[in-house]
Amino acid sequence: MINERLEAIKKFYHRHKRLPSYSEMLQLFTLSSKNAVFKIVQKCIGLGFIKKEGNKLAPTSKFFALPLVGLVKAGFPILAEENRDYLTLDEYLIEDPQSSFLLKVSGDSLIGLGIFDGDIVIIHKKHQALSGDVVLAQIDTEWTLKILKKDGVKAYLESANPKYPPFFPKQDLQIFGVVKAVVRKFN
Amino acid sequence: MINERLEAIKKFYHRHKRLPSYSEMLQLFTLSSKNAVFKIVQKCIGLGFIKKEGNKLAPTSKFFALPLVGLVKAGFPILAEENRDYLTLDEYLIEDPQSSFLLKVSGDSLIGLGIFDGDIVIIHKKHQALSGDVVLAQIDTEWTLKILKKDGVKAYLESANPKYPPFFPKQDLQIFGVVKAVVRKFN
DNA sequence: CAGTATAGTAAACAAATGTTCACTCTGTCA
DNA sequence: TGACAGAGTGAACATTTGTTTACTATACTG
Repeated sequence: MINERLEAIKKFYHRHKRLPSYSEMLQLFTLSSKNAVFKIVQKCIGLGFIKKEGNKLAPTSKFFALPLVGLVKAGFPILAEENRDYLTLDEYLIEDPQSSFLLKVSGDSLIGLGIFDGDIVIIHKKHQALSGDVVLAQIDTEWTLKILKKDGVKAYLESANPKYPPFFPKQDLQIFGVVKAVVRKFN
Repeated sequence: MINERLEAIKKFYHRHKRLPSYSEMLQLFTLSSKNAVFKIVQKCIGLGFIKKEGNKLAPTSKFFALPLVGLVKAGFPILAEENRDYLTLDEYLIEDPQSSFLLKVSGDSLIGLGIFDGDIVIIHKKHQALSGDVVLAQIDTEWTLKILKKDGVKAYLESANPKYPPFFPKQDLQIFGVVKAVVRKFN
């Protein structure tokens, strides 16, 4: 009962990007008393899907998040419902939304890292990086996505594909960002 | 000017999971007239970051989304600001949130597909799948994540790693979901 | 220099918000 | 049979919402 109501609220949220007001919930649930809605909301708060600041409603992260389960070791039983973790991909993958952007990968130079042609990588804008980081860089005016290597003072770029040799900058190697995550959709 | 205000609203949103009300924006911007806020909101609507239904505010997808850029072909110039696309990872990756969950991968049996140990896959709950789909299945009571193959009527599971042989079910092969996407965080 | 946007203040407004109280109608369980 | 909790109605409430109007100060522009 309460679950169907929650589903309805979630659907509303995904359509409107905001929680419904009490009077909108009246219609959602086809009820006719705001007090009924009030009690339902209290229940959702009790379940941890919604929170209240003053008297403004907001979803919690449990509200959007998907359950995260796991297979134990060699891989048999599924984790119990109890120890479930919840995860929002945006929050999980993008730590600093203000200075991040997405980049569609082309080419097979990073297949060794499991970054394929067509994948999307999340790039954090910054001009420094560590040896071993996957970076978006400009090497002698060419933009590329490669592994940064620092050999003492000299820095160069390496692929994760034996097909390609390392790239040593003739003049300039400028770093624009570091790859924080990859994402790939199937089909 | 307006951009700083937008950033402030975004920060508020990420903290509270909702847009601030006009009086909250008064404090956010340290203004003292609601009309000033009103005009700022109108501007944000004009820019396409916020929308209004009746007189309730809601963010648009442009509001959360990160810019998606791309490297052309062999990989030199970055796409111009103009033809920017915006993407929310949750929306992009999870088509049916109601019947999806996340699974943490263990093992190296799918490295050929770029799915590594520790990656997170998005699984869509369903009991049918096509040959070639990566599925979460129960084969003779063992849970596993493999590639489904259909050889005429017979179905079996295959790895994406030459180390492992195909698995033919002795009795039972039951499908619980299909992998729709993979996600990997670096570091 | 005059003219005109732009950014802000201040006050007043109807409409909508979430909350509360008292009450009814089930169905369940002892 | 009676008690009781759960789910809903209906009305009243103070607050807060977003909007509007009129007016001021600043800064840019031709």
